[in-house]
Amino acid sequence: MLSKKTKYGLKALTYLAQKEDRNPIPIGEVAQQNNISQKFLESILLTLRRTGVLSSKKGKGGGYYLIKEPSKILMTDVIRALEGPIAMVPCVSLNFYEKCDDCPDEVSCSVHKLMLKVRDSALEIYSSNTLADLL
Amino acid sequence: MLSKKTKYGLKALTYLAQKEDRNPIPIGEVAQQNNISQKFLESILLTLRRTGVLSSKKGKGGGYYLIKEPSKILMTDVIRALEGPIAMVPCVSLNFYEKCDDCPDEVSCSVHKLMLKVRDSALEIYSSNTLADLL
DNA sequence: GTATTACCCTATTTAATTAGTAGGATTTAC
DNA sequence: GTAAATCCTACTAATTAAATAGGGTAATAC
Repeated sequence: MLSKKTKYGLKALTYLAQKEDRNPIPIGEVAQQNNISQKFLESILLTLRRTGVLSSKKGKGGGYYLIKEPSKILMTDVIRALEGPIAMVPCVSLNFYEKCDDCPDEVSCSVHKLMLKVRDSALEIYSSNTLADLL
Repeated sequence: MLSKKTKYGLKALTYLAQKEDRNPIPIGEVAQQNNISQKFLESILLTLRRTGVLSSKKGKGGGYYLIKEPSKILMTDVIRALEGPIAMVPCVSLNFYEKCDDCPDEVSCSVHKLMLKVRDSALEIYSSNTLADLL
């Protein structure tokens, strides 16, 4: 299940991308227009800023704005930053790999085998879609 | 993230499928051989029985056994029974559809649009893989 | 320079879900 | 009858997600 964090993050990014200009948009506006708790959204946008997807301007007239073209913002990056691993089990994760403690042999593990295919298909979608594709 | 329930269920099914014959195998054996809590596995196998994937025999010499050829057991059915919806958001789920309460218009929703693609790719994998493919 | 705006950050609380446990009832083989 | 096994309900513990609280800090308009 997709977390609200990711869902809200995607909606916020979409909202910013839809604006013609790239002027800073205050969090409050984004939150209100998308039915998101403002405080919750704050932390989400902060994460996205650290990821390098958007930047912010403080003070009056400040807010958040994209620093890349929507067509350059890959879903892989957004999902990994907000949701975490794309893989459904750590033992098939590229960026968050971890060994299962209950599984003696990864190679012969049926779950591993299946989830590898699922990961690849998800990765195929996320890496071939950008923010521009969601508009 | 894949739940342990699903993970254990898949491992148990694999274990049963690997046996040459289709004699009942007691839960205890399946649990032990796969490092699964026996009590937890009980409820998982019960679910799979209700789904029609396997059957059980009570009493001494009893246990669980497959009632279909592994090549006839689709991953879509197993995943839906144990994990629930394949879709990552209810608004793109085929079998567990639900409207988002925060989203005014599904058609124009960017999250909806992306998750539709993700669902389709996952469905493609799950519906083209059977238990036999995991062995 | 000052007031205002809005980002920045940490900690806490609440709610929901998942994972696992407990205990007993029922069925069957021998 | 007894032992071995499934079946079933309810409860508890642990983890994670979601949201809230509250203040701190920086930048900007005027």
